[in-house]
Amino acid sequence: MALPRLSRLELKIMEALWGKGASSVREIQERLPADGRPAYTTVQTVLYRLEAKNAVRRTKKIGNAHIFEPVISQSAAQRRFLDDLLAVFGGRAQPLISHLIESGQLTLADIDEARKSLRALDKKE
Amino acid sequence: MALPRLSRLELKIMEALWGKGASSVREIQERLPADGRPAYTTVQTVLYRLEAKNAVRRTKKIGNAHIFEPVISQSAAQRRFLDDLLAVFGGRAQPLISHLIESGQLTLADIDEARKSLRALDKKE
DNA sequence: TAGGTTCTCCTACGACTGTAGGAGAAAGGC
DNA sequence: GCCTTTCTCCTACAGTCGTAGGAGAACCTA
Repeated sequence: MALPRLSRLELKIMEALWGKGASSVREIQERLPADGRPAYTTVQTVLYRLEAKNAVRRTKKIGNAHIFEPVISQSAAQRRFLDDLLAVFGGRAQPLISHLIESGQLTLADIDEARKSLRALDKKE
Repeated sequence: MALPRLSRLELKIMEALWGKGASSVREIQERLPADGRPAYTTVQTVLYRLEAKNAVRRTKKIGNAHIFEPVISQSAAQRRFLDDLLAVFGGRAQPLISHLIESGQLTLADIDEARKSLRALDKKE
């Protein structure tokens, strides 16, 4: 279970952790968008589950509150998530890119940067 | 519920439907990769659920078998899927692209094609 | 028309998710 | 030391998902 599958909420909570580093339950909860923010104990429960999956660990206590820190790296988790969902789409990235372009979320600069790193990769191989 | 969230298996089954158009349960099941292919009734159950979500509908019968066809378009579903995906990547397309490149799922040809259509779009505006 | 084959429909079930309340321990303020 | 606030830990529950078996209807074939 090197890279467990994370659910949406688990991922959101991990995001909050990656962003600011080791945090308490309260800090994480308050960092979530106020709109539809889950209850304190909900965040706590999810953290416990993440702990069981070895995605986070407790490092220390401040007052009586445990501090959690990520064990899994953000890029590893993103990769896992992407692979999972891409598998569903037959592994074809092209339609994704098309959608990104159509919705204007992909700029020419992004593309060029991508192009450059792809070139660099090609040379190495 | 214009665009319901589809689960992984639901999406796989939709893929099979989009690929070949209206099909029977059996056809869909046999179109799924033999490796880990779900039982006939599993596919059937998922189709029923998709029907309840208005993602597919029954069009006719051939023999005693119902024929299902997609109601949701592939691009609409991909769009929805992409939004979810982007949420995980903090709404930024760049890291998404980077991951695609790193895992070799995005070729230079893909990039160039994207580049071209992006250019075309720019001109229009 | 009898018998095998193929489908449908119903039902179930365990795992995973999102959600959160309640009891009680611990810490902090005065 | 007592009271209030804050946390932890436990428990629960309904919804979704993947999974599929069983009963029986419908169909085809000889």
